[in-house]
Amino acid sequence: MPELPEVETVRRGLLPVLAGHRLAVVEQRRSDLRFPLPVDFARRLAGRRIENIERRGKYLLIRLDADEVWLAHLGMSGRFCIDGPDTPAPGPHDHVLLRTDSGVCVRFHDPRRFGFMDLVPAEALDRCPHLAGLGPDPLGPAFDGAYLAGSLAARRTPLKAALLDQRVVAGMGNIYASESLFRARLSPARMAATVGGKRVDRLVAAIKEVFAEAIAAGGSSLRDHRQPSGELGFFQHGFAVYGRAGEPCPGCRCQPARTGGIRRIVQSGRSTFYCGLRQR
DNA sequence: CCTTCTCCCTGCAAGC
DNA sequence: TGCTTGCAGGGAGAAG
Repeated sequence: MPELPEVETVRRGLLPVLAGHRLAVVEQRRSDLRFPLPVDFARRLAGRRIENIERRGKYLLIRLDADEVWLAHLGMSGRFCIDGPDTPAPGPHDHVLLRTDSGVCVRFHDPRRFGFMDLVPAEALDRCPHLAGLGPDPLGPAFDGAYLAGSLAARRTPLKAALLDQRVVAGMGNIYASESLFRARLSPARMAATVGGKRVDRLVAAIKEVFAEAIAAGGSSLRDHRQPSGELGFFQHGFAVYGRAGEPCPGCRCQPARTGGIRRIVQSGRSTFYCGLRQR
């Protein structure tokens, strides 16, 4: 399930095979993913040169010649696969097939089709609906304690729900929200507006650390995520709390027999994992 | 405006 | 074995 670290891993994997190359062949195998693809999508991509690939939050920004941007969101099960010179016969979930001018085949595969793509003029990027409301990238300098405290101050929601709002932190998702809150020793149920001062500084540091470590590990491969090369990410082995309900907390000596260990609760319809002793 | 809920889609795993 | 059920999750839009 692609959150920021998984999307960044995909970006880094695609960059060497796509940047600087032209798309010699583009095949679009259905007219819609989550939303309809742009009219003439494959035809508009064919022959184009890819200048660079950037990321904003969970969005890939594939910069094309003629100042146009191919926007791609992986949804929950979207995957770009680098197949090399020979692509296997496309399966039912292979929706977009590419071949570059150097003969490398790349496939967009998305069983659940929650992913989507768009083509946007570069000058319109900042006001396009997908990106316009996004908050700062958590790894950048604009994401600091003062910003986050201000962003949380007016929110009357549990802290974890606020973190999942892409206007607050672009790229946060369900797994890394639990992991970041554990590292910051903050309860996911605490009201967002009560997080300031040292608490918010701990949270900013925790988010930056967790994301940096997850990117270094190639993301987390639970079900869907793979690096474009096909390699697995391995940050899932570093989860402190996610998916570990009932296990002892790795940060304190609490005994699961007495405390229940790591708890799973549901907030806004999503699972949250935390230690009720360590996180306040 | 703000927050919460529901739905989209499929594969997988657990339970009967 | 085979069926049903529930869960996973990002984001849009509806509902409150």
